[in-house]
Amino acid sequence: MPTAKTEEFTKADIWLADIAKALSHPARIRILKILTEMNVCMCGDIVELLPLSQSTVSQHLKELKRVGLIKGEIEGPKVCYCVNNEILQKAKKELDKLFSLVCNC
Amino acid sequence: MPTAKTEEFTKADIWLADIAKALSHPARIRILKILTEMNVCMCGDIVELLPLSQSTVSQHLKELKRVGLIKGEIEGPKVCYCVNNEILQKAKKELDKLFSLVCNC
DNA sequence: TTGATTTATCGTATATTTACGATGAACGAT
DNA sequence: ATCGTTCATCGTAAATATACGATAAATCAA
Repeated sequence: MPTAKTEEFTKADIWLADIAKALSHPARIRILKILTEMNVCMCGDIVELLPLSQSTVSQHLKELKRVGLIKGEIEGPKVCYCVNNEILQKAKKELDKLFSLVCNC
Repeated sequence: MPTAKTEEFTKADIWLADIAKALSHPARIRILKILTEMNVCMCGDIVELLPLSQSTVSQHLKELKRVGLIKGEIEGPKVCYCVNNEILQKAKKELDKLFSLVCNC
């Protein structure tokens, strides 16, 4: 992000924008759904379900992990991924707050 | 987007990802809130409230308009912007659907 | 008509994102 | 000890995103 005049956005807006960024690719939305459907959740399983290479899927997992929406637990040579309910709930709450402000719903 | 293996994401996931992309910058979240707070909504008014130049704000408005989250109505030399409740409601509905799937809320 | 106001767009620079194949690290099994 | 499996990371290429100043277009006012 090249040179903003100042840094006067709120922490809350920055956080929510970051969550939105993590959700801004269909592969990552799909991954969240896959991790919910399947109880076991290896990276390789996800690769088979998506039209993307292993390295690309790994990058998407990294992005979801970056904002905390998923967790990864090492199990031998595998990594077991799962959604992080704590952050998902916080994200839902903040999105609800935004939409209740901004939208006549 | 350089060369996806195939194109097998659902329309719904692609749409929601696109909405999330529009929300993925704190300036654009701020703009939605500003447009809600103020009834009249010139671009210039928003520029005064954000740490960004006029041209940059105009770009952010364009991105929000691209996905339909806001509308712009020409009024003489000005443009009156406002949120688009129809799309906001659809976005809220789709996000709720995602979170009810993915999250124990 | 001229000038002021408002906004979009152009040109440009830099950073980030997305994608891939190749490689390396970690582990379990033989 | 070696081999296969699994995954992250590296290197790389191309597309997008973000920001700015400058400029053009449209309108209203004088």
